[in-house]
Amino acid sequence: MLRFGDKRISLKALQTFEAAGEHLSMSRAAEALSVTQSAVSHQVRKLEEELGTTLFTRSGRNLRLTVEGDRLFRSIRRTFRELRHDVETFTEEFFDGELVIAAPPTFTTLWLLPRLAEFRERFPKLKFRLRTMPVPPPPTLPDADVVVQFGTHNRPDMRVTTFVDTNYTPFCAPQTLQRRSQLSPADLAAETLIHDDNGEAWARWLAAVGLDGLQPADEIHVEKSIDALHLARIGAGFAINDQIITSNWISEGHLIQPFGQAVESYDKFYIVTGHEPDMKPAAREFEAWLRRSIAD
Amino acid sequence: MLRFGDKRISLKALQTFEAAGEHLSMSRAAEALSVTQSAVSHQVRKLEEELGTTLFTRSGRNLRLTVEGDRLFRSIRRTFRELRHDVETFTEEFFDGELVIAAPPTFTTLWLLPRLAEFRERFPKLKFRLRTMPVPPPPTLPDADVVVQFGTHNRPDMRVTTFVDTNYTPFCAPQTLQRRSQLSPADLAAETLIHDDNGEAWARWLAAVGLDGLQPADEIHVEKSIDALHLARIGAGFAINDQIITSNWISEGHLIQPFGQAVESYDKFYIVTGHEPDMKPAAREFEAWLRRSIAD
DNA sequence: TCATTCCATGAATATAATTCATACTTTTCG
DNA sequence: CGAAAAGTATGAATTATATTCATGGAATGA
Repeated sequence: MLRFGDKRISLKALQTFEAAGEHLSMSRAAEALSVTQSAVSHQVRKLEEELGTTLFTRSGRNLRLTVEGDRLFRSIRRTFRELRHDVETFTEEFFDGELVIAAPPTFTTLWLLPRLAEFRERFPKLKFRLRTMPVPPPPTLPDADVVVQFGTHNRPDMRVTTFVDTNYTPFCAPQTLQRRSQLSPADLAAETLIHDDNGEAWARWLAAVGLDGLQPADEIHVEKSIDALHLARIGAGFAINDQIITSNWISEGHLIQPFGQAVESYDKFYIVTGHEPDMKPAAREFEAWLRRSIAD
Repeated sequence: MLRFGDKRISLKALQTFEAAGEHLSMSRAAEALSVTQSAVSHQVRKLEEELGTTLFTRSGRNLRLTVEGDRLFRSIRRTFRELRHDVETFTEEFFDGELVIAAPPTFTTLWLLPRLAEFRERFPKLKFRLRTMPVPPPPTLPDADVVVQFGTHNRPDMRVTTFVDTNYTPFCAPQTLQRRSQLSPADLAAETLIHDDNGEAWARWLAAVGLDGLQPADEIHVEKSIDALHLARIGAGFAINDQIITSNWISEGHLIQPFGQAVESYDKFYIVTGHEPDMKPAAREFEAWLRRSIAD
C-alpha cells in the first residue's frame, strides 16, 4: 500500500487500473493480466473507493475514462513504465561482463562444469573464463574474480574464506569391484593404489581404518588427482579423493565407493576473492551460488 | 506483480525493499511501514529470490546494500516518489475549484444542507456556491454545474436525468396532532390546509384517500413549499410535501406524518448538468453522491 | 426482440502477507 | 571475557487480500 496521510492506496489496484485504462476494457485488461474480468472490476472499484473518485464512466458495455481517470492513467502509466524499465535493465546492467574463475582441475571437471549451466541460465549475458588452480596453490594468486583452492596462504589483501571440508575415501571403477567379492579395506594389500600426492592421503585413510603401513601389491603415482580418478575409472586401481567432489561420477556410475569409511583430509577448499566492497556483483552471486550448491 | 518475460516481481516486495534501503535497517523499515521486522525480512528475501541477486550484505546486525542493491534502490526510490506524487496531487488537482449548485429551497434547506458536510469532507479544497432554483423551474437555466429542479423542460443541450420520484403526504407539528385523538383523513375538514401551489397537491391526495372535494375549515396559501412546512412546523395547520425531502425534520421531531397514505406527485425531481464529457469532475462526484445519498 | 457482450456483485475460495516464536550472529558494555 | 543487547533469519500459524465462481443486469446489434 502507498500511504499519504490518511489515504491508503493499493499498488495492485493501481496496476490493475493501468491495464484497464490501457485497454479501455475490463475484460481485455483481465486477459492481459491473466485474471478474470471480475478480479479487474473488483480492483478498479477498490481504487475508486480508495481515491474517493470515479475513474471510469460505465454505461452498459461501454467503458470510458473520466477526466480524472485519464489524468491518473497517464501519470501512472508513465511511472509504471519506468518501474518496469528499472527492474528490467537492472539484471543486465550488472551481469553482462566477464567472470574469471580459477579452480583446481578435479573440482572443475567433476563438480563445477556439470553444474555451471544452471548458474549461467540465471545470467545469460555473463561470459565465463576458467583458469586452472594447481594443488597445492602457488604463492602467486591468478588474476581471477573468484579463486577456489585446496589449502590456503594468509592473504590479508584478499578475502579468504572456508569453502568446504573434504572427506577422503577410496574410489574404483565398478568393474574393479565386480571381480572381487566382499572387499574389505585389508584386501587393498592385493590391489593397486593410485597416489596423487606424497602418499599422505592414503596413509591417513589406512591409519583411520587400522591398517597403518599396509603395503599394496602395486602403486601408481600421478601429479594430479584428476588423473588418479581417470585411472581408477578405467579400472587401473584405487584412487582416493573427496566424497563431494566425486559425486557426479558416482551418480553417473563411472566410479564407486567401495568402503563406507571416510577420513577428514589434511586440508580443505577455500574461496579467495577481493574484499567484499570491491567484488563484482557477478562474483558475489557466483560465490553465493557455489556455497548453496555445495550445501545440497 | 510486474511481469517481464519469465520474471515476476512483486510490487509489495519492491516497496518493502525501498523502505529497507532507505533506513538500511529491516527493523526501522518495519517501524516505518507499521509491520514487523519479520515481514520486512520475508519480503526482501522474496525480492532477492525473484531477481536472483543479493541486494543486501548481512553480517550479523549490520546491513549494507550491495552495488546492485544500491543501484536498484536509487532507481525505484525515484520512481516510487513519482508514483506517490502522482496520486497525492491527483485529488487536489481536480477538486480545488468552485462547484455551483442550484436547487429548490425546500430541498436545499431540509435535505441538502444537513448532508452537505459529509460531501465536503471528501473534498476539503472545493468551494461551494448554492443558488435557489424556483419551483416550477424558469425557462432560463441558472449558471450552475449541477441543477436540481422539480419538473423539467426538454433541453437537448443539457443532460437531464431523473433524480427522484416524489410521494406526497400531509405533515403537521407534533402539538397539532396531540390536541386530537385518532385523527383520520376525513377529520381534515375541521383543520387548516396549507397550500404552496394552485391546490393540486392537496386535491390529488384527498382524491387518493377518497375525499374528493373535501372543504377544510380554513386554508392558507403561500408561494413556497418551504414556507408551508415552516407554518406546519409552528402548528398553523397541515402542509403537504414529499416524504424523503422532509425526512430530516421528521427525525428531528419538528414535523410528524399523521397519515400513512402517500400519493405520487404530478412531477418529480430532475438533475440537469452539462453533457458528460464537459462535466467538471467535482460535478460528477457531486451528482453521484446525491444519488447515493438519496437512495439510503 | 433476442442473442451477445460487457460490467457489477456477493459469497466462496485461493493466494499472499504478516505475525509469532525462536534461533543465531555480531556488537557493546560491565 | 562473558553476558546482555540489538540486529536479522526462518518455519509454522494466522490473517488479510485477491481471485474466482456464479449470477444479474444493461446496452448493442443482428
